[in-house]
Amino acid sequence: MEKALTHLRSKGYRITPARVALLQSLTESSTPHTIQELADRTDSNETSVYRNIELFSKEHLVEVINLNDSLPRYALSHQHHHHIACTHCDFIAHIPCSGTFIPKPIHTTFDHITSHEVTYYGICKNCSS
Amino acid sequence: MEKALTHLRSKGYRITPARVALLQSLTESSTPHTIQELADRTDSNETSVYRNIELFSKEHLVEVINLNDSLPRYALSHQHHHHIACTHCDFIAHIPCSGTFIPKPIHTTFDHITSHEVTYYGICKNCSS
DNA sequence: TAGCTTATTGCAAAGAATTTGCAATAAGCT
DNA sequence: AGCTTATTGCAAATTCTTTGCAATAAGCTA
Repeated sequence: MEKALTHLRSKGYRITPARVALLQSLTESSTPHTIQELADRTDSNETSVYRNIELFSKEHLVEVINLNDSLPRYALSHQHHHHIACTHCDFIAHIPCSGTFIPKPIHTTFDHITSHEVTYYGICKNCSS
Repeated sequence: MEKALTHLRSKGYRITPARVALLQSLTESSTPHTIQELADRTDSNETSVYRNIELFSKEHLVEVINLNDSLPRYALSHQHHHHIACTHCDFIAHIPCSGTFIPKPIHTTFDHITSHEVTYYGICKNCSS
């Protein structure tokens, strides 16, 4: 949080209540949220959330999570990881990336591979009980 | 293609020119397409494409490919596989899933894992030259 | 601290993608 | 050939996101 603010400041962006609230909300919640949810939680304008999330994203402060059949959700950027998402509720958990288990595929049509994403879908214990 | 038609017929869905054209278009193209592209290629109503893609998807005849910063794209369902997508152009290739390399993560909050997706991003040889 | 500059906000409106309603059409029966 | 009802095409509604612009306020400087 402080680190993020410092980063923003150092880049010349202003520290506004809306931005602080958004970072706070992202920090506090264990699950990624949609734009609407973030606007509700921070009690601020939806447009503003769009703009600040875009900024944070550009600055690599948040990651965008695009799952099937759902709006984009946003979470604070942490170290690279994968996701496991429940198909019954909104629960999304992080999974460490065991780099060695996922070989970079050698495909004749690609030179460089710059990133990868892995997502598992399943039923969380909460929903299956 | 014939198999898909038979499947649809067996489920009581009607075989219309729009559906045949859509399946044909999906069969012929090497790269997944957006709704708009499919509507153009099949010279049919966009709404109709939405509806038929939804149907095909429900019937597991097509897969939906959701990449970052792009509209959903659709392709015929094949055997389970992963994707590698070029971040400079629309090129998307298939990668076989080497099941053994991707261990089902044991996460305390999930009982069942029903599916997974892996996407690599990179620059295709075409774009890097 | 007061004043200045300019990034940021909030609102309204525009735009893009998708969904819905409904009358006209045409598949696939008999 | 005729009937039933799924499917189509069009227009309109909805949903999500972006843009324009005037009002506000963050962070300088004196």
